[in-house]
Amino acid sequence: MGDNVKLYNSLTRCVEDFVSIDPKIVKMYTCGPTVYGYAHIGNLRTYIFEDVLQKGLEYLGYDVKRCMNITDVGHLTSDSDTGEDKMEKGARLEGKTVYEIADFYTKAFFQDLELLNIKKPAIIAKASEHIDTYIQMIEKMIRDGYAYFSNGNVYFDISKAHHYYQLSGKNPDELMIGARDSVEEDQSKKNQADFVLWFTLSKFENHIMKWDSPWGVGYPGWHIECSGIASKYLGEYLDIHCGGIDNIFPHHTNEIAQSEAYFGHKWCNYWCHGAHLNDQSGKMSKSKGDTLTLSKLQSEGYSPLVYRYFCLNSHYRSQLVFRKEAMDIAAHSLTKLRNKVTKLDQSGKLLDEQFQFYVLKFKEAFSHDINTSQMLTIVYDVLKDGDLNDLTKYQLIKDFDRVLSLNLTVEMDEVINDEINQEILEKIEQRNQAKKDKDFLLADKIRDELLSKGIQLIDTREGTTYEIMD
RNA sequence: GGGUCCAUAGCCAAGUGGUAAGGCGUGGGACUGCAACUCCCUGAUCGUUGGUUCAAAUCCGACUGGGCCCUCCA
Repeated sequence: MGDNVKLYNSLTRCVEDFVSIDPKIVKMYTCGPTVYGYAHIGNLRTYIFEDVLQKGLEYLGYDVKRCMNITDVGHLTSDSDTGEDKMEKGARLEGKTVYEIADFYTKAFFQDLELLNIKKPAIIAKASEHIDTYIQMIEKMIRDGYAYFSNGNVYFDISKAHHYYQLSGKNPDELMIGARDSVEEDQSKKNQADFVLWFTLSKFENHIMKWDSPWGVGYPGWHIECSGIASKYLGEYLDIHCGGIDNIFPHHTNEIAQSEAYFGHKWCNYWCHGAHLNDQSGKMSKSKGDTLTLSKLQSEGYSPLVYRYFCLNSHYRSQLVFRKEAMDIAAHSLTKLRNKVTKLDQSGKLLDEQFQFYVLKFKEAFSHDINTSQMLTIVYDVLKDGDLNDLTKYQLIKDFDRVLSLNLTVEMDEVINDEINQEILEKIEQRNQAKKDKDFLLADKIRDELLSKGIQLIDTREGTTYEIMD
């Protein structure tokens, strides 16, 4: 590829040169949502980061094969087989079946992705549709001595995994068992940190999602689905595995243990984790309940792409605090940026040399561990460069927007139909007449009226135009 | 208790040892019927404190203040 992409690898805790197994192809697995409720904007921050990673790699010329799971098999509300299943709790609260719930929130999730200009991964797989794969993997792990059956459940024996604590960097002797009050010790385990691969003992009643297995009717453990789906669609080796930072332990730690036990060799080379979005009191979390969703954000007047801009302005490995003030800044900045791009006059010839110069700078910013804020800075640099003509600027920004996906060059007439356009032009004409008549009260009334509909008039020497605001 | 990450102007934020990118805001000016938009000008020695170095925001130590993880979590 020539371009040296540097990525922070959670496995080694270092920024490393990225080298894919196949020089042209990147196999990328990203943990998807558990669909028992709406994604909150913290969840979505991670998907934005993954989207930029995928698109940036594609911008550099890689063919990215990306896979994502949809967790529609419930996880428990608490550990150790107790508590209520999340999916079923959702279903009970809303008076629907678990499948209806899963379906509803999966669609809602896709809707969010679309609004945020996040490209849907080519492969999306539902956890509930790959039970056979998990069973087959678990059988092999039992056969090979990595897993055991005890008291109705199949457990993974972590003493057999050589580098079990590498990713999390934890010291096994100092893990606090039951750091959370709700965690109870499970006496069926050989090692306290062993985790369940297959449950047959459900301690809550009427568990609906169950499947037959060699160990009895039950359901898969919480980590096997990602290993199963990844191996089914991407094969024995992965280049990149992404997710939120909270997944490092135990989810990704356990995925590594299972997958490497199953395959008998190293599984994934690069682990990339997005830091959390916090609110002013700390972490946003689904289980806290006070979740801020994208649609709630929209109802408060912020467009999804403003949120995307807000995220891109900071680094994916830095915690970001969500504040209205910061969102207002993002909204204003994005509007101003689009205004500048819209004003570019597209005549002239493309300056090839300068074009390539900035493309290179943009690639470098991405390659430096996905420095999105630097990538945005380059957009501003392009706009300010007096040696570039407008066409070159426009083409560069359009090119960058393949990665940034902020609709920086979406033309007005692409988003508005002729009829509305005609209506606005008439209003502008009325206002011009009023201005001529020195009837400024009427002129301002027309201007305010349009503004309340999100239409911003722009007076220039050449006449009045307008813009649609977010 | 153990682990880990962070601390840069009013706000967001980059920074890969050599004397602080960018954005927003503020203030001043141009433009305007007044505004908005646009354009020009305008700001910080990098939490505190030791040390390494010719040279540190960048490396090391201590301190202070935060966040997150330690089997629900993106």
